[in-house]
Amino acid sequence: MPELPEVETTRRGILPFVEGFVVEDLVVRNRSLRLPVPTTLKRCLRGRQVVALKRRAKYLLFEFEHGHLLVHLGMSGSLCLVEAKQTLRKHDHIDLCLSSGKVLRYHDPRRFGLWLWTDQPVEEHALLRHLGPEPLGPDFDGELLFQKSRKRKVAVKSFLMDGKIVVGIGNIYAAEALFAARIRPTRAAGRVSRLEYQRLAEHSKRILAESIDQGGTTLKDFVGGDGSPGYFAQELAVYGREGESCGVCAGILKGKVIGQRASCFCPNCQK
DNA sequence: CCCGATTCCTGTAGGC
DNA sequence: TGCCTACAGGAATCGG
Repeated sequence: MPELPEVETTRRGILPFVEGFVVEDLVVRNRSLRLPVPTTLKRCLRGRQVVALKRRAKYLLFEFEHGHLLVHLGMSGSLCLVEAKQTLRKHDHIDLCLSSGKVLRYHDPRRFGLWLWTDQPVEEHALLRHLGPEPLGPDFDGELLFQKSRKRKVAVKSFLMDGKIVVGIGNIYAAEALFAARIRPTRAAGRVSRLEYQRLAEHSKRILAESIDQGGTTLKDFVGGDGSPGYFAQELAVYGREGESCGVCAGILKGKVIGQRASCFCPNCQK
């Protein structure tokens, strides 16, 4: 389940074989992603140089002279650099063939991902324009969370996962950040104090940065650009640990559905 | 505007 | 062994 650290891990992994190289071909075996892969995409990309590979939220942005390729991994997508002769697996939907000699292969069993082209300035694209700040950037802090949350009744966990507030924090990292900040995820966002939001923002930044250092979280099948898994899963304190004992107080971690998402917290440590 | 529910999809796990 | 069901989740969309 790629959240920000997994997308950033992917970006860093594939960067050396993507940036500065020319797209020699695009092979789409299955256009049926969350939105259809445009039939015009090959024409947009072939013969063009990837000027830069950036990230915004959970989107990978392949920058070209006259537009951008937007790639979103959805919840089961991954990108891997492979040799051209590498045999295809089930759900290998797209190949981006590059002048580096490598093929960037897109694998996505659940097909919630996106591959789209835009000629607009990329920040103005409909999918990006209403997004909140990057959690690792200077615009994200406790004061922003505090100000945006006043009078809001939604659970603080759902609030933290809302891309209009701050991007890149999904179910795993929201659970972890709330545990580290000792805030119960069920509380109304508008009733969390300024001080608590300062803790939440700081721990969010720390946890995301540490996960990137570890190559992201591999729960089942996430792999970085070189095909290797991430090692942050062993650092997870609460995610997926319902019924186990808390590493801080040894109490039993409680599971609860919040905003249609499985959640887990420590009733003793998180107030 | 705010919020909860629904939707897309497939692999996996658990019950029987 | 196999069939069936529930569940996992990012984010857009819809209805109240």
